[in-house]
Amino acid sequence: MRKQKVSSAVIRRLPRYYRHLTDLHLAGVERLSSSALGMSLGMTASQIRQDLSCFGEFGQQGYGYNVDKLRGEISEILGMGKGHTAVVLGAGNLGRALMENFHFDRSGFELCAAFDVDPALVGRQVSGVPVYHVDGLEKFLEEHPVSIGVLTVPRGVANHIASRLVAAGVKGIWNFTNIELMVDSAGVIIEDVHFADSLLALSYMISEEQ
Amino acid sequence: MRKQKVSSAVIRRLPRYYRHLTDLHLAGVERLSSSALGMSLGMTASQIRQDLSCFGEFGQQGYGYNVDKLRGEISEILGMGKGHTAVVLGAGNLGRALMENFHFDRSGFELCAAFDVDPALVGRQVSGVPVYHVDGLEKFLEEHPVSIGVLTVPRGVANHIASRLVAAGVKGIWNFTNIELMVDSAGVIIEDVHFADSLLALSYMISEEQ
DNA sequence: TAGATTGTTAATCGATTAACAATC
DNA sequence: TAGATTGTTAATCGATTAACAATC
Repeated sequence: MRKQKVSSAVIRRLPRYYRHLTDLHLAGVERLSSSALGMSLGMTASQIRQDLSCFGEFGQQGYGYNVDKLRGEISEILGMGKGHTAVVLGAGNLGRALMENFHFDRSGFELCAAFDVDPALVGRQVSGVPVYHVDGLEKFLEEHPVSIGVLTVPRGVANHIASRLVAAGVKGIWNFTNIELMVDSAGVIIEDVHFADSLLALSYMISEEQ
Repeated sequence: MRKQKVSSAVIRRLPRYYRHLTDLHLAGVERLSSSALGMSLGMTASQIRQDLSCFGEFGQQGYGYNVDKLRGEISEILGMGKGHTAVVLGAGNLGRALMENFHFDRSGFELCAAFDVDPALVGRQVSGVPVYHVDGLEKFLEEHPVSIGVLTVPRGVANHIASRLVAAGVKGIWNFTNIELMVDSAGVIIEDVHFADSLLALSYMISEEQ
């Protein structure tokens, strides 16, 4: 139904709009104009209207946007209502931190299970989510198709586990390992969260000025 | 010494070059051409040469680039040799995961201390780094000026702690809280790591196709 | 030398901003 | 109605790619 491919720049801004609209909604705000939103987010009203126009007409001349309605539309666009599911690969520090602190459900994902090799972890539950041995990964995914794998395994096994996820039919991998995955990602989306890259960019920026 | 402001797009690519050059160096590769690098990273040779030319002339006609030398130059550009320092704010799951798994030193940062309010954590060490009570933050920063604060505190106190960091003179904040910080950031750089935004972008991309 | 590859200038492409008719 | 604000078209700006002289 989409007119044409929406640029990555637009997609990356949508979650920010969503976040701000959620805050406004919780604060009881009912309507807002593109210029008010632009003011809050430090961007032009033009850009916001241009971005939204990729997906439809959500506003009303002379009025602006209904906060809750627009929030719902963006949630829909982002696929938050699709019943996506996730499994965590690697229940080490980072994996557990995500399981215990990150609210997958707030992004529309149900976290189904975690996998690890550590006997001390396998069989336990973390935040109500069972941790299985990674040997059972394929069997589990066959019985419970999941949308994405959250990759928090050590570097050395990252590509191996990623390949297994792809082979088992996940649609995406949320990659927290600091390497470039080399999977034959025919249609599988890789979303990288490269901490080190982020810190180095910050390093550049604090070094530059002075 | 820089010709003019370097675009954010360029800066965000430098860590990726650095990472790849490190891998090549460890693999014993001595030289490479912009086209070979472009091939590996899935980008044009033009872009790589254009990017590097923002900072100087690091190659040699007919030869290409010396891997280790270029790696060193990029490290320098990114400020990895500046002796930057960091403190962690909030030694909860995520804070500890970073302290235990993330190699700050590999990005040129020395991790000096962590701060928390939990009596069970204060006084302990995590990966050899002492955890202090956040009440002593200002005193500590006065005695040990640090470059950045790593913000892994709960949402509710994020802005308060961020303001204290800014007041105490940090140059940057590496923000892991899922909110837009509202600090009077006169010259203080905020680098956001928004997990939820990243996951929502992934959600969009896996929802889109099919 | 001849082949290869750089750094840089020019051309293209895409993204952002401005302007405005449509209309609530 | 008059004022406000949208969605969209046109103009501008910036980033990417292509081309090529310089030269190792």
